[in-house]
Amino acid sequence: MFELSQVRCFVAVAEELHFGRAAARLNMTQPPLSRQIQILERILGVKLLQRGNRLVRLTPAGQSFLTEARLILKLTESAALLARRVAEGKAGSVNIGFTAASSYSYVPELVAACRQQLPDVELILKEMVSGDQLKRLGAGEIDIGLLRPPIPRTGLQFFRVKAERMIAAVPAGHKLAGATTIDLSDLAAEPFITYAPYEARYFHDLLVELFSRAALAPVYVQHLAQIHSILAIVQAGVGVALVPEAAEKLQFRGVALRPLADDQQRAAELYFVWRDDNDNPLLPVIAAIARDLAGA
Amino acid sequence: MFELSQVRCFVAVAEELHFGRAAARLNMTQPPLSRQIQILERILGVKLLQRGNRLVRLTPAGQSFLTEARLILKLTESAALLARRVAEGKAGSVNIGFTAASSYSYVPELVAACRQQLPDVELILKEMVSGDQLKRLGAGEIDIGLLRPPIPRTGLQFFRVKAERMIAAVPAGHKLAGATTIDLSDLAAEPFITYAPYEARYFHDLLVELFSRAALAPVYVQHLAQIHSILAIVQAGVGVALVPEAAEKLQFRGVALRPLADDQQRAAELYFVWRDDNDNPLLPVIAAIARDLAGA
DNA sequence: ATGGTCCGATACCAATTTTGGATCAAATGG
DNA sequence: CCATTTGATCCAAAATTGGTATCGGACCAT
Repeated sequence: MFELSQVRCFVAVAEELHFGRAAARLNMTQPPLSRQIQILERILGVKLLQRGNRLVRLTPAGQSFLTEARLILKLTESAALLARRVAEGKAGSVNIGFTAASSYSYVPELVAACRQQLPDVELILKEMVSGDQLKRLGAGEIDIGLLRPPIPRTGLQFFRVKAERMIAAVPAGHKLAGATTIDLSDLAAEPFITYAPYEARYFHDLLVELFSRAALAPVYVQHLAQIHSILAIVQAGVGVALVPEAAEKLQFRGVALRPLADDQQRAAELYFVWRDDNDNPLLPVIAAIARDLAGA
Repeated sequence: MFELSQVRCFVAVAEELHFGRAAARLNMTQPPLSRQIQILERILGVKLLQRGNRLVRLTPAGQSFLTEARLILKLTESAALLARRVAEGKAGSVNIGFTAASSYSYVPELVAACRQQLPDVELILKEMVSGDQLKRLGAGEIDIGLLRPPIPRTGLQFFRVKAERMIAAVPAGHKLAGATTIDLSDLAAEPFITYAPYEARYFHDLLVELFSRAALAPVYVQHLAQIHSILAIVQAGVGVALVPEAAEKLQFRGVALRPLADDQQRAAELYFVWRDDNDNPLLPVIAAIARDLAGA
């Protein structure tokens, strides 16, 4: 097969229509240029140039090949450029896992910031629960996880990007909706909707801890995994619930969200996690963006 | 800049993820392969492969470059293939000039035959009068002319593809429309529509010769260049005319076309013309098709 | 632990290819 | 008809490429 140097030679000759000038442009002398063209023609099995004694013309095959040759050269350059940009972390793609809850409050800001600062970067977002994210991180199927504790120490790096309180969600017409804050004990007296112990283990455990510390034992009427499902059930008047602050972003009609009165609770945390041996050059760049966002 | 051989090396290694196997696939040994990859990486200024001691992985830049590399290789192959096809006269493009009249009868068949036998060939058709075609042939702006005599001998090759009689065109209701054939003298007695002496010089001269040989002198009521204009005027009842047989293809309503009774006329000829130094490989191929068509 | 094995990198050598100066051959133009 | 232009050819020198032998690190089985 032919080589790119031969393609460059051919393009130069085809553009100059003169071996001498083309050779000068290529910083070489005329004889090797002639030979390279001959070799190219032999490889292709096609005459590309019609050498008249006073003029060089392109044959139709040469004309056709010239078009393709220019394309090939352009493509090689852009391939090299792209590879460099990817290596610098200015282009490429990252797979990001995120929990459903983070899609309300943190993910949109992160995506917006990346879009702005890294316009050529493709973010591939995959919603999944924290446990799956850890598994996929280990398998290298996602580069970044946005997930809830606990995080095993095995080869993972992470930092916290969000810590939010849980706030009470009660039906709009409910008697507790009148106050600006709600006592945890009042809430625990109502029929309580909470998180599924497996799919939403983190929130489930968080609430269990919260109530047991306050020596309360609410009546659980429903287990659900998704915040919007919980809010929908609250809206329907089935009971009350505790949801992360991020739920305010949802603007759920018919549901009043009120902070808790005596707020000693441990915050619900969201972490930015990656494998420390992940060599995606975008990782440090996006981590920096994520950190900035978390600090603000 | 890098070379295609290096790209091929890289693709092989990226696909095998193993230098030894890749080298075998490339019919070479492992050390030079390693070196080529290193050179490629140095040229790009980017690490493409992560060499672990037991496994080779692609870096993100390598992943990106692999995609582009495959594209480049595919493009080079198709470029070579296309050049060969063009040289063989199986692909490419030809500029063809044709007269308005030939577009009724000969051009459609020629185009259809080319489409069928040379599906990848682009025919660029340009309607122009014979004189312009000769000029453009000289300038190399068209490869083929389909035109009327006279043809100068200067560096042109040609053969006849069509010789058609002139037939009478009379309004459908006209008294002459009743007969199956029409005498030239009867026609000459009617108001006569004929060809513009410049734009349609060939037909003009042909008719002048025809009438003068028959010692007739019709009354010309209108000069027109285009056959369909002439037929429209005939249809409107302005007069009668003589048009080439090809006019039958037009299926002009309200116009009766009748052959002449004593048909000693010189036929209207159409020629396939090209510059003998035109090196478009499609030329002999299309000329052969055109000749076949003319013979049939 | 430890020797064996796998795998890519390195060193060095031989063969091929490429390069560029000199020269040639053909054709144009004064 | 000769000077000039232009691509092709020849040849010696230089560079590149590919191969063999070997190294060094990591994993594995014993």
